[in-house]
Amino acid sequence: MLQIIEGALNSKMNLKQLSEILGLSQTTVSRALNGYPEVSEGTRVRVQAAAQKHGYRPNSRAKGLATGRSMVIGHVIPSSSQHEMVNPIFGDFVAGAARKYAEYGYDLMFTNADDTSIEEAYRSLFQRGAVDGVVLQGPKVNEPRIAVLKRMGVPFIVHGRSTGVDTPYDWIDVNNKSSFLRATRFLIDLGHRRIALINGLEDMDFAQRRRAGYLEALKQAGLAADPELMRSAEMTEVYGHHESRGMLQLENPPTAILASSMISAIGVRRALDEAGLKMGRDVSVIAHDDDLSYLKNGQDVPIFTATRSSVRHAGEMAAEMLIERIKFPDDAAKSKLLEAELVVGRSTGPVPNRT
Amino acid sequence: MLQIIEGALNSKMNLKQLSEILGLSQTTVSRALNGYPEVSEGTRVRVQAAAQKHGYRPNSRAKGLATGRSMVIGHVIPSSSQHEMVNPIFGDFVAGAARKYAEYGYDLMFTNADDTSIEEAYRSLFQRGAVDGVVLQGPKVNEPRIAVLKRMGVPFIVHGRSTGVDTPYDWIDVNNKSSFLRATRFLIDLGHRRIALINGLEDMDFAQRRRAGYLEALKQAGLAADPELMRSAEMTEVYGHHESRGMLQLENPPTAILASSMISAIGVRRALDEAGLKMGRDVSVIAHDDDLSYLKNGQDVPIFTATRSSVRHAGEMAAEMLIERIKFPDDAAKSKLLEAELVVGRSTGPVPNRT
DNA sequence: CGTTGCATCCAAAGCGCTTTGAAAGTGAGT
DNA sequence: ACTCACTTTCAAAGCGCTTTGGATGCAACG
Repeated sequence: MLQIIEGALNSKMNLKQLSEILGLSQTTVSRALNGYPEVSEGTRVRVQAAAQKHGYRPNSRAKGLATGRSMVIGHVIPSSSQHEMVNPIFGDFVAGAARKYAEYGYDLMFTNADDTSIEEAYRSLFQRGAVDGVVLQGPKVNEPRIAVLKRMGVPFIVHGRSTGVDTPYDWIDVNNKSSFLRATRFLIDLGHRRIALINGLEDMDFAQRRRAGYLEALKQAGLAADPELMRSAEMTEVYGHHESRGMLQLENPPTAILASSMISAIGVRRALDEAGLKMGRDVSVIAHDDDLSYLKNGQDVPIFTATRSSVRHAGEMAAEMLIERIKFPDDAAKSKLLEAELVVGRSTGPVPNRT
Repeated sequence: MLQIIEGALNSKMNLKQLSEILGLSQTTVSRALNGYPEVSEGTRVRVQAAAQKHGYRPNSRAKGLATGRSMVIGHVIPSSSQHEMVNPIFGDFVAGAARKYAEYGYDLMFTNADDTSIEEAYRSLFQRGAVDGVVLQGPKVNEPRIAVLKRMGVPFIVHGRSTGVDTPYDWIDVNNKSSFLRATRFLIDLGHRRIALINGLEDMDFAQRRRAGYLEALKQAGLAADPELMRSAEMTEVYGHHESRGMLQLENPPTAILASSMISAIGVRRALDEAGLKMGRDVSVIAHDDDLSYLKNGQDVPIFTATRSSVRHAGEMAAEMLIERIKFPDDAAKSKLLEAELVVGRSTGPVPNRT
């Protein structure tokens, strides 16, 4: 008996077979399962029980063909051909989004595309009817993909924003400018005057905004920005280490460092250790913390003073906004600006007295 | 003119429309595009040009329905409901796999499932016809999902292996046992006798194998294993820190630590720093390095002595093996065992003289 | 000139579902 | 008894593709 049920659960059964077993038409069975009102409660129960028993699952391709919707959302991972870098926030963002997708009955489809073929990847995904909407990640300044997606007419949401693009579009972003403004001001208030910025790649929109916040805070405090103290590259540990190390050897080294990610902050920390400096006492460090699941910023007391904003949460919200957009394609563009939280940890302290 | 072409590129055109434009039947157009021989070279060229010009892309759902294949491969991310942890290797593994999928014309579909519904997730993915094959990640000892997938008849490959499962199945794995055996022996050769193991979760198959390698090396050297020095949990930075810290406070603390991931090794390093110990001099550390793109183990000289094996490469190979399996469902089970490379960095050194 | 064989092309069926338009059944109202 | 208004069910069309089983035309052959 168990055998039979298990066998049934493993077999692929289709509507036709199921309706024959039930002695009903495909129409009725379909309606019963999809909750249409034109079917009596009795038969509905009977149909659902049979579907359950035989492990019937509507073929999603057929369903998609018939309904014109694929119930799939596309993500494109731009795997930079040069550095082969996968953004570490990727996993958590996707996990958040996927959770919401599942909730609303959507699947998530990925495509890997190198820098040169990203547009093509989106186009293919949508025009083949493979997805109902897409997520655009890691927008640059003047991001050209936004216009492309607009023209294609595919519902989409941007994780981040793009300075210079003035057509309206949906986005969700952290307030990078205010985060870094606050972080910088916090350091200034602690007496720091030589504050370094170890930022992400310059053409990334978030990096621009963070720098803007940083510069604004300096300006408000009447401090001049020193180009020597502003670095930018892909946010790896090695890079954080390398730049810090370089700056610590300057004639007039920084007493505080702002890092655009926890990963590069770990590199900063390593450079400090190597230089025999104690983080929080000799040099203060503030990191931006995406609250990644495998890289929590300490347990009770945070390791790093940080501007924190959960990227997983952003993924969830992005998913919801996109699904809303798919449902109402003609609504006005929506956006959501998340404020990062400034958590104070052990990595910051008053500026040391120069001997 | 450009306008027209762009418009065409953005519109969704179907086979029927295209064949009408060409004055050919759908059959011929379809055959021309799919490389069948029953079509003259002249018309083939004409058809391809028209398809190109009008931006025709066959609807993948319709195609799937007709062919019975979806050209999609499924991954399930088990988002542990308790700790909400996303495996950091996830991104790189997927990037590797997705690249190969694209090469062979496959798409990649994700599903998020919590611990309790993973089986259901796989079942749904396959029986709905949404995927042609699936990848099983993070197998535990006696992994029950393997039998489930076998019974369902879905082509699959396991990233890792599962001790205790004796039915044959496809897998690709790093030789965890030999890696950790060599790493441990390396430490023993340096004179270390108190060697700690900071491992992954105990029920994970890879963790068992690593421990086996570690124990074997100790045994070969005639050393007794101390349960106090063997820890296991989810491989976060915080965990690496916490366990190291605990062990360093033991009466007879370890002089060397093996860490199951770079992330936890970073936590180990932090604990050493806090304790005022210098890594490589006071305490040696060896980490397992998945060669993640954002967490390279130094540039020229590795930071950590490590057992290295690229998880991105594993993703690529897994993809190829799975595609092969889909093509030949009845071939005998295949497997691939990758040997990790032992790279010597700055984190190891001879055992210090106890004072 | 009638066949044969081959190269091209096509009409139509079918993949598994949803949905339209209609038919059959049921009970109330006159 | 007969109509009316539902309720419940169904047959068939259609989604966009592939593929089967011809049809057509043409050159070559006897």
